[in-house]
Amino acid sequence: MIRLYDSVDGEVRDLSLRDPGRVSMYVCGPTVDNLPHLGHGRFTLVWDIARRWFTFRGLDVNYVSNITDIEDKIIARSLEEDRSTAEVVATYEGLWWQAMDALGVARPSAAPHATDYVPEMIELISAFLDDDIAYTISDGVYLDVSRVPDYGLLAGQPLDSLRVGDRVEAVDEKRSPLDFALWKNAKPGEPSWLAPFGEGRPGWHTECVVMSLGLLGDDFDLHCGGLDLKFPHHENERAQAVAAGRVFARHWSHNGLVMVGGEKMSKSLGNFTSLTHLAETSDPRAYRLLVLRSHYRSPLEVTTDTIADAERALARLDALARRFELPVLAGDTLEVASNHRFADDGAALYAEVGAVLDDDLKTPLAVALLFDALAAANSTADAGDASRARNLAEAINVLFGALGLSLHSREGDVDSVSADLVARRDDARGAKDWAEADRLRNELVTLGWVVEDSSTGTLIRRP
RNA sequence: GGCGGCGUGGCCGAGUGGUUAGGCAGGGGCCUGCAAAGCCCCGUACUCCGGUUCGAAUCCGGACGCCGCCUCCA
Repeated sequence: MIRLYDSVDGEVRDLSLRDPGRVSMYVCGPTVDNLPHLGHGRFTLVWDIARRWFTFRGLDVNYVSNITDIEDKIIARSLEEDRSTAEVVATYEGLWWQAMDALGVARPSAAPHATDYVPEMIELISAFLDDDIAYTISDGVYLDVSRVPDYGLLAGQPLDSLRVGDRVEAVDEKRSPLDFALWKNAKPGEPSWLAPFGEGRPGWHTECVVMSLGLLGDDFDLHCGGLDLKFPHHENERAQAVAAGRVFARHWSHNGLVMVGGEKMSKSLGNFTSLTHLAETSDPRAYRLLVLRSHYRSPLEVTTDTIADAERALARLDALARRFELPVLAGDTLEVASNHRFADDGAALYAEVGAVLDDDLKTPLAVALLFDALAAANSTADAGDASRARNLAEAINVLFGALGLSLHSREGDVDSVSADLVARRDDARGAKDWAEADRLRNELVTLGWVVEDSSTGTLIRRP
């Protein structure tokens, strides 16, 4: 049984599934108006890891994550770049998927675009207007929050205690400052759709509720996103579902934010590092390892130092993969436990790691166990028990693979010149001609190889 | 102001009322012709002040500092 923290209850509880054996999860995706940053990287990694783990455990996961392709910021961007919103979306969505691929984040089962669901949104808003749950004012249609039972469930505090009124514009016309836009009337030149209640575009909260219910159906299992979406975004999604008489998510789960110098990384603060930059300057697996080493609900500092730290840790994992010539797992495919076998120490490791991951995805504990196992696998091999060592090493590889972290055993293609130098060095070493052996090693290093001796002779690999 | 959370060794970052988190960096050793890789050992931390307890970094109270949400945000 998988247990997960629920943001509404404020405690870890069993993940109760609508359909036994199947997980339906919705993860709020990005608005594609800019380069994806480390914050986006964290939520995609966290929920990718969750999805992969559920899958590994034998659950059939339907993972839906949207692309918001119509929003104020996209319009602002198109004006700034003097091109259409469609072009802006095409550019930044392309960069989004490129970044996801680099991070090894598996593609969602479905990645709906908001603009493909506008008719359904119009239908929903019309129904709200018919029932007087929504009302029209000069700049659009708003939901009357007072008509929603339990509004404030995710805010976690009495509604009258929420500080409101910081924003002056349009507030006067709203029945309550908490009421939110379902539909925004078009301004000249903006992309718009024709609706019975006016020409305009949907509000962000309406996009997500329509897509999640549309693709996953009522009473779906798990709704996820960054902690900063809890209120008001998720509250407002839920409000619409409830107001429409639908049953919304059974569980809510939120990941902690990426911090930079003690502050949240965000577009509005402008303190972000793009994933594109990260992929160019580091091994993207390092970020996944960093995410795995902290709990998904904790804030996480990501700096060049912590990334470099993780890269060095990764080198030890890769060394294990080389030593045991382990196959490269994960990547595009989601590993499933039943496709792998776990023997002796490996079976014990799987049991331990499985227990901590099933309990609210305690990945830091899992990683600690895996690093302990790594030392044990090497020691066991040093002691000459090759088969036990191999069973353990394979389990480590499979479990990291289950979490989407591929260990790389590839040495790189060895050209004939380098191969010749290797052969000559082994000859020199055989003849105990250390000067020549060292000279040849230096030549290999100059050619960019890392040179290591092993029981079978000189091994070279790319750093 | 309301609600929520945090303050851990050089750095990152877990965790539990008493027993080693883990990683990185650093020191020592083994192995190696040397180096690399690998293995072993070592730093003995928990913001401060009270309290509960045989025993608290872990529970309670208070102080200080910090962060998130309440406004677009993953």
